[in-house]
Amino acid sequence: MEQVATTSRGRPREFDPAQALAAALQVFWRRGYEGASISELTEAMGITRPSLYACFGNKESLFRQALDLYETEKLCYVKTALEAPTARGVAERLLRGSLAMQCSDSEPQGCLGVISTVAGVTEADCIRDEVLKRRASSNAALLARFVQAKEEGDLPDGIEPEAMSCYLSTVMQGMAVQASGGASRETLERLVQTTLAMWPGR
Amino acid sequence: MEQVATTSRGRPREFDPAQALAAALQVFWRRGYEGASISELTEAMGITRPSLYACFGNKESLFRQALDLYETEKLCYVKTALEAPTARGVAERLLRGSLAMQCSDSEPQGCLGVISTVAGVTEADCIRDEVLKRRASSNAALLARFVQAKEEGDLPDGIEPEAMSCYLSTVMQGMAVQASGGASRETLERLVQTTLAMWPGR
DNA sequence: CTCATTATATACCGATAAGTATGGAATGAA
DNA sequence: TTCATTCCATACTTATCGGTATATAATGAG
Repeated sequence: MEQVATTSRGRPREFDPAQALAAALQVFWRRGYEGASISELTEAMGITRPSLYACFGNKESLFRQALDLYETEKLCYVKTALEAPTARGVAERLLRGSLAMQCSDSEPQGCLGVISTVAGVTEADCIRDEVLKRRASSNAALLARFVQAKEEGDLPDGIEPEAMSCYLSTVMQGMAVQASGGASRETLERLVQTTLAMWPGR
Repeated sequence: MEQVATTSRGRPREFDPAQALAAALQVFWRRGYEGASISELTEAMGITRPSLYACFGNKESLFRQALDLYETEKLCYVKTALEAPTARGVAERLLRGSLAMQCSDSEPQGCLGVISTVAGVTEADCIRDEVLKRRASSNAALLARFVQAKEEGDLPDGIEPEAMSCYLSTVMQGMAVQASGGASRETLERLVQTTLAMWPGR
């Protein structure tokens, strides 16, 4: 059993799933989960409706796969940011990373995660929960890094790692709101500078 | 001409428009503009569909009226915040005001404005533009206040009023994202404290 | 009373949503 | 070649969307 797709029988598919998924991500990124209709998705992906369902399951499954792609391709800067030598360095890399991503000319503005959790929740509670779960895991990683930073003396007395990780997440989420509202790159760059100028410790 | 509703002819309406509008606001606040369906609105408002259209025009017009109510009832703390004697005082009142509003047990979490602009934009571009316009006007007022604060020496050298007003708006929008994601009151209170602890100048 | 006026109640409209049934086309296996 | 298998194309389903037509009920004016 469990033939691992070594040989492909039957008619071969005429599109590249990875490419189609990338196109779907763009649509979800611009419209959010509920705002993206199957028709808009299939058009952007260049495939027909039954092909989408055959290859990706359903809309929710497609969204989760797009979310995976988003994390691995667009949020990869988070991982390297956590490797910075100091808390300030982590903050700087995170802020500049999200700035670069959200201001790309070739891609939608704003953050897919923010869009997906803030937007109206009708039948898509599970989508929201999924995104919140991933966000929590990311926050946990940031917190762990700041706990270490505290031990290493990066954060001054009276400044707790929990507070700083939550604060930094909040600023980045606010940046995403600004970006999806059409804020210019210059505005967001100044915002990053302002945040870093007030950052306590090293 | 222009009979100012002194005498009401015809069958009197059986509901209170102000009360119905307040109920509609709650729905928009929870669901966003597109997420709120007419059926959900009418049910919450306790009126029928034709009554809604007769009294409030259409969905978009109803939303604008809900937005007016939101600004006058829920965002009134902004006006008094700008009257604080120092820039720090303004920031503190704004942060504590939005904290109080977004953590009310009896009302939805998050900010209606943030929800309405971030959420997927399909046919509702004009709604988004409307909210962005109001936000811009609010930002302009905050900027003007910080320009004055700069002249009065509240902001240290190298810290510009444009940067601080944009920064503060961003933190508050991030707070709204946190709140709509289910952050606890304690979390947001700590966030306010952290922000104020790092605030430059007086 | 009669009648114009305004509100409510029910049922409906066309459009669009997500998802699927069905038939034909293209492949590998036999 | 024959056939099971897989994919694509068209058309369809049911449900819901925002908005409305129509009939009836309740008021003030005369």
